[in-house]
Amino acid sequence: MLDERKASILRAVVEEYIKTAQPVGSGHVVDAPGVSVSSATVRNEMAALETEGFLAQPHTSAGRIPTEKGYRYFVDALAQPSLDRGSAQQVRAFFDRAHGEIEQMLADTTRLLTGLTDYAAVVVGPPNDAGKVRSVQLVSLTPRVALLVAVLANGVVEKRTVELAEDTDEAVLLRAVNALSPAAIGEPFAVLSLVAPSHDPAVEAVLGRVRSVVGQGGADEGDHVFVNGASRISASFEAVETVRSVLTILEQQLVVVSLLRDVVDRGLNVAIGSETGMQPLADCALVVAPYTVDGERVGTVGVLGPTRMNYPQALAAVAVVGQRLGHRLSEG
Amino acid sequence: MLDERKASILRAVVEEYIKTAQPVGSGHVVDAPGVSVSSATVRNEMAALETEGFLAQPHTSAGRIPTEKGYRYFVDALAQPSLDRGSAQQVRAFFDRAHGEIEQMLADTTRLLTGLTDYAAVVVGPPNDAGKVRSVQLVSLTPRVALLVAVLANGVVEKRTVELAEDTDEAVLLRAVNALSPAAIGEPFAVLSLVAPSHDPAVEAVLGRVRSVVGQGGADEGDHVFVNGASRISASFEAVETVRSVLTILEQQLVVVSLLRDVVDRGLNVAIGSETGMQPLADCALVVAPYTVDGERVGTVGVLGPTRMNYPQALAAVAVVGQRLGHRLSEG
DNA sequence: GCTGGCACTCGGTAGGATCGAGTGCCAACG
DNA sequence: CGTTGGCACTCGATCCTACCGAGTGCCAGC
Repeated sequence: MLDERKASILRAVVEEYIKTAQPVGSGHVVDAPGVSVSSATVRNEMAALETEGFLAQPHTSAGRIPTEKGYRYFVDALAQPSLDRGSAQQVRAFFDRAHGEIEQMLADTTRLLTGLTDYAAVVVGPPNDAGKVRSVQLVSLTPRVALLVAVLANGVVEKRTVELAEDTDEAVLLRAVNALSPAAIGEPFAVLSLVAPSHDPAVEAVLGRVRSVVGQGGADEGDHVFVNGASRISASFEAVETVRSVLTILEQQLVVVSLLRDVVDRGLNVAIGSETGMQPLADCALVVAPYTVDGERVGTVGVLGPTRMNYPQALAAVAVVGQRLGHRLSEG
Repeated sequence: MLDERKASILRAVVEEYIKTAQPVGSGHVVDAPGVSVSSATVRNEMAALETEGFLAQPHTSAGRIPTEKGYRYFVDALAQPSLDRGSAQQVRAFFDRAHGEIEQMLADTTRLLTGLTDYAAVVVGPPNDAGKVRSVQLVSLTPRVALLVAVLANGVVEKRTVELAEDTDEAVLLRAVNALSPAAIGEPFAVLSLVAPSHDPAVEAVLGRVRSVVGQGGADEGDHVFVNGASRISASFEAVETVRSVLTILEQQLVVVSLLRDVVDRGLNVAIGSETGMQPLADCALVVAPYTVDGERVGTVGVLGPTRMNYPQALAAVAVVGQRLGHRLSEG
C-alpha cells in the first residue's frame, strides 16, 4: 500500500509515460495534482518507489518508467475506467444497429474495439457446446460427399463434411437425419457423436462418419476467435522484432484462446507483461472482459496493446462492449 | 529485349539482391553463370542497364538494385518457377489429407502457402453466386428471430438472420421455406431475393425480410477472403512504417479482394510495386493464380511479399496450390 | 570490344567533444 | 524531522571529423 503522495507520484509517472513513451523525470511530476512538493522531494519519493519495485530507471541519471508492479498498482488502485463521450456514443450506435448473423457480429465487434482503443482486439465466441441444437440437416453435395449442418440456438451454424459410400442415396441421408434429429435437438452439438447405432447398415455407415467428424471438428477448432487491428501492434512498438513476435502470437488462434481463457480463469481483467505467461508478450498488456448470455459466461472480449497502454480507456471500452455484447446476444 | 549477356547480368543482380538485400556490385556478378567477362565490362553493361531502366543506384558509387522494370523482366523472361522437393511433398501431403469443410480448407490453404513461401498468403473463396443452392432452411432461434440457412453445391453455407413479427409461429416458417425452396434450389443464392410474393400475409412478411437480407448480405460481404501470415510482413521490411501500412491494407478485406481481382483481370500473375495500383504496396510484390472449378474461375490464391521476393519459388507455389485447390474443389 | 588500372565518390563506422536532462546527496531552513 | 535549493555527477543523445572500403566511371592499351 502506498501513501497518498507516493500514489499521486506513481500515477503521474504512469500517465506521463503512457502519453510520451519517454522516461519521466521529477521535473515533469511536480505540477501533477496531489503533488505539491518540490522536485527534490519528488526525487526522494521516486527513489523509494524504485526500491519498492514500482518504478525503474533505464539507466542512471535518466527518468523513471513504471515496472509491471507499477502498472499493476496503477490499474488496481489508481485507474478508473472512463470512456469519452464520443466513444460511448459509438458503442451505443454500434449495438443499436447491430443485427444479423452472429459470426459477422462478433467480427464487427472486434472492429469496434479496435476503433475505440487503437489496439488489437480479440473476441472469443461462444463454444459450440454452449448452444443447444435447433436443427440438423444432411445436404448432399456430390455423390460421395454430404454436408452436415447444425443450427444452434445461439445462432451458430456448425458444419462438417461427411464422406459417403459411393452408393448412398438421398433416402439414406434422410433416414440418417431422422435418426440424428431426435437425439440431438435440444442438446449440445457434441451429443451428435453419441447417436445410437442404426439397424440399417447404409444409415449406420453415414452415422459412423457423422460421429467421427463431430468429435474431431470440436477438437482442433472448438472455439471461434476473431482478431482485428493487428496493424495497430506495429504502431505500438518501435522494434520490428517485437512486432513480429506479437503478430505471430495473434495468428495462432489456439494460443489466443487459451491465453484469454487463462487470464479470465485467474479472475483478472488485465494481464500485464509477464502476467500473460507468454514471453513474447513481455511488453504487452491484455485487457479482457468475459460476456455472459443468460447469466452464463460464454465468451470473452479483449484488447492487446503495449504495457504502456491507455488503461482507463481500454478497461472502459472492453467492459462496456462485453456487457452490451452479452445483452445483445441474450435477447437474440 | 536484352541480349544474352545483359540478361545474365540482370538475372545475377536480381538473384543476389533477393538473397542479400544489399546493392550488388560488379564484383559479385563476374562469376555468375553466363557472365564470363571482367568486372569492368560488367560495369559498362550495368551502366547500360541503368540507363535502360532495369537497374538503379541508391547513390553514386554504390552497387545496383533492380527497378520494378528489372523485376518485371526477370519475372517475364528469366525466372522459371521451381519448387523444391520438400515443398512439393508438402503440397501433395496437404491435399491428400485435405478434407472437410470448405471454409476451413481455404483457411488451411493460406497456412500452407505461408509455410511454403514465408510470405503473407491470401485466398479468395468462391463468391456466393458461384454455387447453386442445394437446400434452404429457416430455423427459429427466438420468438422474434430466425436464421436463414442455405447450403450451396460447392459446400458454402450462407446464413442470414431474419427478424420476425412477434407472432410468427413455426408453421409460417415452414410455409415460407416451402415457398423459397422450389424457387431457389438449383439457382444461385441471390435468386432468393426474387422469390414470388405469397398470398398469405404472414408468410409474405417473412419472405419480405428474406428478400432484403439476401440482398444486403451480398453487398458488403460477397466474397470470402482468408489472409494468413501477416506476421511475415514484419520480417520482410525494416521500416516499421512500411509494415504498418501494408498490414493495414491486408486487414481490409474488401481492398484485398478488389486488389486480387484487379490483378487477375489484367491477366497478370505477378504485380510488382506500383503495378499493384496501391501506393502503400510500392515495396511489395503480389503473386497470384486463379483457380478453377469445373473450368470456371471461381477464386484466387496469392502471396504478398517484398518486391525482392523469391519469385521462382512463389510463382511455383502459387501455381501448384491454385491448381491443386481447383482440382480438390472440383471433385468435391 | 574487352580489360587492367586508377582516381574518385560516398555511405558507414569509430572516436571524441559537447550538451542537457535528470539524478543522488547534502547542508540549511521552518 | 520533513522539505528544499544547490551542486557535482552521470550518461545517453547529438554532432563533427577522420577514415575505410566497396564500388564506380573513365581511359589507355591489348
